[in-house]
Amino acid sequence: MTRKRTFDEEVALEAIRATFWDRGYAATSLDDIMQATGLGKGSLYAAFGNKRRMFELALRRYCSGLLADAKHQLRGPDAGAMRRLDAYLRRMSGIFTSSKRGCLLSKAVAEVVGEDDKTDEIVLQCFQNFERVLAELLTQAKRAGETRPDLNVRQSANLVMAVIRGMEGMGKGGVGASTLKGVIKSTLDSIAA
Amino acid sequence: MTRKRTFDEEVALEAIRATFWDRGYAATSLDDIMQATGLGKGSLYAAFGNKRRMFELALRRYCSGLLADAKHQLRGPDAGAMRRLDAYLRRMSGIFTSSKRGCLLSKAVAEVVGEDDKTDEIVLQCFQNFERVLAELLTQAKRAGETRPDLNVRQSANLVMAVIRGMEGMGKGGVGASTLKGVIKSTLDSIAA
DNA sequence: TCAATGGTGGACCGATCGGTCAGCGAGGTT
DNA sequence: AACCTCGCTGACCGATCGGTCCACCATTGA
Repeated sequence: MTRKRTFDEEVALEAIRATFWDRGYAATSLDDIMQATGLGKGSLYAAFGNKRRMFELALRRYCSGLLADAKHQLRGPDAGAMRRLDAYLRRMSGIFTSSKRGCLLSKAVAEVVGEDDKTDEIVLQCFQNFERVLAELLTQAKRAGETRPDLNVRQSANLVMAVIRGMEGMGKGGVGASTLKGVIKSTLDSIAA
Repeated sequence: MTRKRTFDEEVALEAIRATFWDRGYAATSLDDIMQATGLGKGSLYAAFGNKRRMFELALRRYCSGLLADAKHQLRGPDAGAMRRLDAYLRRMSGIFTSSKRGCLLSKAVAEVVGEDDKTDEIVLQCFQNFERVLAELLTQAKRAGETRPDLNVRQSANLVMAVIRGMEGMGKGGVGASTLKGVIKSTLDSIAA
């Protein structure tokens, strides 16, 4: 009776995410998205609504990936929690200083937060979920005796989050990798035993 | 022989800065700037070139102001350096959580860095100058015995800078003022004696 | 095999973008 | 006072924007 969709929504959404990630919200045109997905406007609008909604879906997808990566790299036994955090921060620092695309979450904060309620909520939830993952990790580290015994876990989790976001901006702004290494060292020193 | 300019470039530039600060680069149209300055396009282009250059001038002005403010609030005698840093961070945190306009520097990093060499340079120099101011302050604090005696001044200065930038993103993203207070406390605790 | 259905691609739309330019008129020079 | 110079304004330009819509056709059930 009816023709089925001939493209994979997931694949298309992945391409949309990559495009917004490269250029940000305003600088991405629908023609860019058409080219990246290989779809016509009709298909895009039928599947995803409008540009705002495409960005919302792309951002949601990006945040999920960011969080999944963090969990994958940070989860493990209590012992070695600080080492995992160190490795994670170094990896993020490397991404921030080598790639020029920055972080889609940052672009969302800078460009569309305050303009769209849905986006605002995605961003806030991402921050909250990230804080939770970091707090879990620090709880493990504290339990393993790898941190100062009087560590305030939530406070430090938020410090780490601020440092990650700060490194992103500094890295994109041209600050070197060695400087960011110092930032990581300062941060970890303030947490470790 | 010739007609003189009837508007004050400084006043106009101030209005341009405020407009870009409110809406970012892409979302600011020349009509917005015309309305904010009360000038026609011809005057704007004769005085400031094109939109890119207007943004460049506005960003340069913004960074100068940011730095001047920091110097004004942070400079003083050795004793009390840590208290000045604390007050400064609290004030910034208050701005980040109460205002919705965020920071023009952040918007520049997110939107135009990597697209325009001039802007890239302004951003990087701003970071470097900021690091210098913070390093001077921490040197004072160390001399006054208000910090850990083994403090690595440059490393900590960069940590503070990362934290400031991180707080901006978190605040704009909806994270509350009390959370940022905790971030400040963690940061200062890692520096103080 | 053949309508009926609905996904698809892209022509098309009005709005708006950044940028140009010509005519006007204010003001300095002689 | 007459003239010349040049800053100012806003109409205008082509390009491009996000979004709509329709002709086309692959697919399906009968």
